[in-house]
Amino acid sequence: MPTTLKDIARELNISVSTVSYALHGGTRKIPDQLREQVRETAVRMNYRPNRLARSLVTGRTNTIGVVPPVLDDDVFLSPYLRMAWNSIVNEAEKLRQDLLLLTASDRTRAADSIDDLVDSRIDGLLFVAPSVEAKPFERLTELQVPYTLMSAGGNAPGPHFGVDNNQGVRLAVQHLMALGHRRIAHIGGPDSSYDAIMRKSTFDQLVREYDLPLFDGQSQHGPWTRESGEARLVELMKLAHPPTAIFAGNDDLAIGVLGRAFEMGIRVPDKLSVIGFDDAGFLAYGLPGLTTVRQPLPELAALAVRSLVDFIATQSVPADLELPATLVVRESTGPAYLTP
Amino acid sequence: MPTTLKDIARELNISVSTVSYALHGGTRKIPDQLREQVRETAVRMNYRPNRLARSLVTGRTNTIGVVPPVLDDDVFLSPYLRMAWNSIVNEAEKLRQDLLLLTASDRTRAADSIDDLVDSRIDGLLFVAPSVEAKPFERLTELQVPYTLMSAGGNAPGPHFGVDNNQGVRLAVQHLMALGHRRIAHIGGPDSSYDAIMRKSTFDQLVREYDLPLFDGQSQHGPWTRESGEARLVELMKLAHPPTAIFAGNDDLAIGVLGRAFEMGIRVPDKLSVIGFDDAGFLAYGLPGLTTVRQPLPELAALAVRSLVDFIATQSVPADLELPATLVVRESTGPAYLTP
DNA sequence: CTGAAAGCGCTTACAG
DNA sequence: CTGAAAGCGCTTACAG
Repeated sequence: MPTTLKDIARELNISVSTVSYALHGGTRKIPDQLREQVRETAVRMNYRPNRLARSLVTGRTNTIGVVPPVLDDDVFLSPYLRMAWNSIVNEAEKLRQDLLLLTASDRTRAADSIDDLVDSRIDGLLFVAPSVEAKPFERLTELQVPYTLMSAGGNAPGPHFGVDNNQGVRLAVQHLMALGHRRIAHIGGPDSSYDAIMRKSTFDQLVREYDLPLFDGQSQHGPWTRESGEARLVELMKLAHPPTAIFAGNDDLAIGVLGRAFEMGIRVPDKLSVIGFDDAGFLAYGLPGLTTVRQPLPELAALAVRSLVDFIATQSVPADLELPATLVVRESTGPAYLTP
Repeated sequence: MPTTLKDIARELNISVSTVSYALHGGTRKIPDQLREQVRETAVRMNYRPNRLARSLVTGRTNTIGVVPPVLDDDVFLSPYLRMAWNSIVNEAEKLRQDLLLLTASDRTRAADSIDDLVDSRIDGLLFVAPSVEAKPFERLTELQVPYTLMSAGGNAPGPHFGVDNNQGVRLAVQHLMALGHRRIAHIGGPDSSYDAIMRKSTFDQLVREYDLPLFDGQSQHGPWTRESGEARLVELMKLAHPPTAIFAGNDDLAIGVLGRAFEMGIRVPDKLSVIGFDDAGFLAYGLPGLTTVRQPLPELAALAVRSLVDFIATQSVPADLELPATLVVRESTGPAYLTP
């Protein structure tokens, strides 16, 4: 049986309210000596406040609920989420917020069941890269649950924290063009991802804008995996005129391309240039290091957490924030190889 | 104002208990028609059960508290924790347990303050690779909090789930010896890590057992980082007779060695063999792929979660489990290079 | 069969 | 200044 305030009160022959005030301060003044005595007794009796009971009364839990992209197997292995989650944890710790990962909700109804995420155990929700199909965010506003969104689309209302995909993709394409590339392919992420959609559509737009050559399978959606990068590379290399450069929608895709290119004996960057997106701290040794577009994930994640905590505290909706991407040139891109 | 059972009861002119039974089953039979009516009303009124209140009564939260290695910055970036955490999340989801990451506790007192982890919001605790200095686990037993330990030492009482370090290190050293290596160095993890201590002491023991040559700085503790692997390699290469093979305490250290070796122009495995530990899914493209000792982290993490849930349900302490390691041979190890 | 009530462990306005 | 009491939203033994 855990010790309760009542136990301490009985032990000292004082009231529960006095014990409560003595332990937690508050509006009532307690004589120093009594307060000390209460505290000592609490320690001696192994008293641990019941946060359930406290939260039930105060309505505050100091806990943030986190909703990962799609809770299917192995999301937490992705470099993106690893980076984002690490930063979420660090920031939550600074702000003394615990983190509740809501796994036990009914995933069968997935996106529709935002209701299941509304939980009295949390003060607010952080959505990390929610699927673009996840619509009913209005419901959260209706239920008065503060929330912020990371890497989410304009179709989801609410405070957004994301990278400037448009500008980032421009960086990638212009880098390749500066190296003389014109025959450029894009291996994109899934069309359920806002970032993937934005990156592909910006790429497609730039192809038109710069009047780059068009070819079969030049720009496609697919899973965010190395396997997808590998498979797409194989297909692209079957073309009569394969691309001289590939812009991958994230680093995992790019690493897949690099790995398979190595196996196929396609030298990078001599015969093929590869650029990724994220720079989410993948491990790479040996050459070539991956040229990529860095998205400031740690900053974005920290901001999403901090803004959520502000939102909860002030009840006023924080402002959106879109941070610029930066180009990180390593060894996987080089001058275009021109077929003789 | 969220809807409560009382609101529904008032709406339908029935009692709160009837509403509760109608929504959640339980011991009382409710006529089908009434039950339907209650459910419809609940949906219409946006009823969401308050889990705080429910848990306060039932004493169950269906939530597991997770305590990561040391909550300083960036633990979640480590390959080990990424792998373990991913598996913890997957298993928790299967068992319909939510996960509470306790960050807001008082970290200043760190290991001593296990008390702060005892939280009415969780049914049990999972410690992931706790520091060997974290002693007061007895306290948890005293407070009757079920817990399991992953990658923890024998000094911590409680149900352990870990790899057989002794056997794993033997695998590594024997692999190197079979390739003709005798001058072998070990770059170890921190002496606050049980795994690191075990690996180093087993290595030291094998050096004696096989009568391998001794040399300065042959076997040392250090952080679990790539930087440490790099720095140690540089030192080892300054020796008059540098080792021909390095056994790193984890993959991060090994990757550091590999990366720096590449920069220093030391060809692997021609001039130097490198073997790691964990095989925790680091990304590597290009050659050489890292030969390593695989520890079944996903299985261990899943077991630690499942056993904790059993522990909570049955109140009987689960059995320890030590799983064997396996050798994964890739390209970073080869025949010993003998100075002419 | 169903309602009224106790109680989980707190916080905090309300009495005295 | 401090105690008694209400109330947070549930579950469930207890009455009727």
